[in-house]
Amino acid sequence: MCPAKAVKPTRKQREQQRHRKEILDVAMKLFVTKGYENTTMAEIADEAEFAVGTLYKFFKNKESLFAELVLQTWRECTSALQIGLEGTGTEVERVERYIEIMTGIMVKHSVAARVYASFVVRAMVPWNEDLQARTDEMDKRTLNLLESVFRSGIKKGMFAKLDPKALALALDGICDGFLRATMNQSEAYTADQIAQTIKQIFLDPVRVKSSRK
Amino acid sequence: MCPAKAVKPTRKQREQQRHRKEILDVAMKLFVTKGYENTTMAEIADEAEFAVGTLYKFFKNKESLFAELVLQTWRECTSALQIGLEGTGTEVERVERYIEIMTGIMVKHSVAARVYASFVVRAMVPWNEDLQARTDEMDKRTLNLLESVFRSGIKKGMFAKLDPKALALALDGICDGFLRATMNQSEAYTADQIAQTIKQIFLDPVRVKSSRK
Amino acid sequence: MCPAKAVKPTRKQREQQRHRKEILDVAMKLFVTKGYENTTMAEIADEAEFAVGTLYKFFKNKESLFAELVLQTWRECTSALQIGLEGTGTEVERVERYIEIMTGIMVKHSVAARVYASFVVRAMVPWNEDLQARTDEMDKRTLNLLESVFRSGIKKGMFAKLDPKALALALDGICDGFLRATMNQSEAYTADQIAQTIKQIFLDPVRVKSSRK
Amino acid sequence: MCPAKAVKPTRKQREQQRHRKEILDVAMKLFVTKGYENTTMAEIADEAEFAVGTLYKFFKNKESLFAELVLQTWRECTSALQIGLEGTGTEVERVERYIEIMTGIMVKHSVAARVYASFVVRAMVPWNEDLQARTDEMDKRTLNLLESVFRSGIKKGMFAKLDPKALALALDGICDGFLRATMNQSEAYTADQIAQTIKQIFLDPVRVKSSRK
DNA sequence: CATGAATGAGATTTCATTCAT
DNA sequence: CATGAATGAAATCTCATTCAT
Repeated sequence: MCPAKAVKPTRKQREQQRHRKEILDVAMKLFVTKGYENTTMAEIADEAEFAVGTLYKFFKNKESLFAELVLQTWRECTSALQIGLEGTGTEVERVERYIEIMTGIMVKHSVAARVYASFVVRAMVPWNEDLQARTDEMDKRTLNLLESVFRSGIKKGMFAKLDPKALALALDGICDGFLRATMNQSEAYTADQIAQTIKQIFLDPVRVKSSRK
Repeated sequence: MCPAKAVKPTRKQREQQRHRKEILDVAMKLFVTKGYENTTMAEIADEAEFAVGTLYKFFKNKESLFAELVLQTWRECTSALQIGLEGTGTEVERVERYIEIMTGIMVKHSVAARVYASFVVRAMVPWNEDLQARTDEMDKRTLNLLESVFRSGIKKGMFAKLDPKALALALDGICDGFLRATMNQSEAYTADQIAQTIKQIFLDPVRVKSSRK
Repeated sequence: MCPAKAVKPTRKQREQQRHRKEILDVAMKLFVTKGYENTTMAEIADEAEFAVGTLYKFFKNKESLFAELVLQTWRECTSALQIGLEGTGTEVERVERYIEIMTGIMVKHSVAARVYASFVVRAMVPWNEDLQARTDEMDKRTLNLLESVFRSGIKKGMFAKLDPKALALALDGICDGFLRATMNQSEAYTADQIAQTIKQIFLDPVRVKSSRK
Repeated sequence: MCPAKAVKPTRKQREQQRHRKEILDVAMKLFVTKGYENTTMAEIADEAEFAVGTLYKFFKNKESLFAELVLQTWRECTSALQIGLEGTGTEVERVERYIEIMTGIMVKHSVAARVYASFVVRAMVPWNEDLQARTDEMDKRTLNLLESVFRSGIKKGMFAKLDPKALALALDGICDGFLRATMNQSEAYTADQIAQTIKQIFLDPVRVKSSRK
């Protein structure tokens, strides 16, 4: 009858969602610039122009606010990468796409990239085991996907006969390395420039020459 | 001039140095397992079997205790890498040595590696600008050295004609990537295994084939 | 005069009263199980299926909601006891009736009993002086009534010649003691069993033997 | 050699103990006058002339500070009563002693009495199960002792043939009743007066007449 | 130098109450 | 009247740092 009704998020509910997002955005900004432990709930509330209590209506506590942030970012990045890897095209093209998406994420969404990176660090001191497990799981799936693309590429003679898992790790590491390098230097590179460089360094030599289209 | 002075490390002064080292060791262990913010001065004092006050005799405050730790670790690693790069042998051998030293540091001194890594993360959230600047400086010098090895290797036709700076970043990134991958996985690799893999992935394709000795 | 007015409890007004009672019932349950300070207005609202704001339409604040509850319970108990004491029968019978009503209240309305008891405790920490004064006043009247029954019973030679006020206090104390004892023990006694025991312990010895009917 | 040494609480340690006691005393006073939930750690610290942090050096948290207080008081009272019951003399004398000690506790140490009483109330809303269990255990032992004194007194024909457990509960109840009555009234009774009254009301009638000395 | 009790600023979290819809 | 999101004061607890012994 009234199909709109099924989807009808009340005006109030829509406001809620906006507020929730506002808080998350502010928190992201602060966590990224000042770090988790040096950001207080009061600051987040202030900046978001809410009262402290309001934050606690949306998130059980500081930790789960952070977890939400990390998971959200992680999910976005992971899913973009996986879509790229699972898409159409030859294995070489898919790996190229992976590189492009990765650098795109890092340069365009440099804030998210910092959270991503900052969480990589945090990952060294397992801090919230549940969160850790969930991001690890996502990472593993992406890496497995990348590995399987390499494996099938190797079978088809497109890549050198190397361990596909090692190739996946190496590519991931290179991307991270470039991320850090570009982030810490004032000289700003565009995503494309970085992607090109990675492709040259990593892909060209690894690719069996005859595989060029 | 005053030989007595040069030898003077009194028993007391030697003890001092031992105590200082004991504190640093305990702090390292705790920072690495629990993270900086979750380690209290009281814990460090307890574990090191000193009173809290004593810690403050040796270090101005918690931050400078941490800074000391990072700088020390960093200096060790950096100097090992630089010595490797500046040593004898062809450019290819020197890069191989770099890879070996890097993986050695990471696997053998996994504790130091974690501090290293954990600080890389921390680096994303510039937290102590002075410390940041000093480690960045060291890193830059190492990277420049690596870059110049690549450059001269390229000139000699040992490496493919790629941007030497990009090569340096890529190698650094790969090493880091493998570090993280091996640290987070229960399957323990030996330093040698990792070094071999990195050489295969990175060095073999990049190296101009005829350059093999 | 204005019969319409007397009957007027509009449907709306009747609903109001129902709602008010629903809130009080829920509040009673929660205060009794979790204690006053550990029960939040939000919980009461939730359980009663109203909004928080609605609670404040009915009660000025949390404290007065509690006060209403206590006063209501107290009035019920007090009036039952007073009716028992003022009713027909010999003094001995009236005291017996007091004991029966008291144990009845305690066992049958164990919830109310707990509020009663819990407030007795609270009474030790005068917390709301007004409420305190009002319950004290009711207690005093009941105790006075009990005292006067003892006094006239003593005059008629039905009770031993003891201070009637002390007898009243003693009886009250015994009832309370049994209440606590039975409430805290898993062995459930019926109201009758407890009443019988109290009569035996307290009444039999105190009663002049020839006064038995 | 130096037996004093074994007992030697350093000056510092003695100071510690004094401080601990000071805090407990202040806390007792405040909990008793304002109630547990309405007393803040800051108030206790202020009144005791320490910083808040210091309280936490002595007690894990507010709850355990309270628990310590209750247990201490409870132990004192319980042990006094048990000593009284287990001492020399006929059963009648021992019960009399119980009454005297009880009233003594209540009147002389009215503060402790209030904690005692206030905790009885709290007991209705089991709040800290461990603490509850421990005080219940102590109470049970005392009551059992009282019961056994009654039982042996009954055997010797000193008391009427009533259920000894019920007698114990009744006596306990009467004492409590008088406590409350005297505490809430401005007319101050001496411990002796109250003890006399209780003996008259409870003991005289219950005691078999020929048992009088 | 070494000690460790004391400090108190500051962080997180809760919850009674209000008020715009 | 009913609602419930928003508020913010206040409470608990932590911990880097100091200082008298």
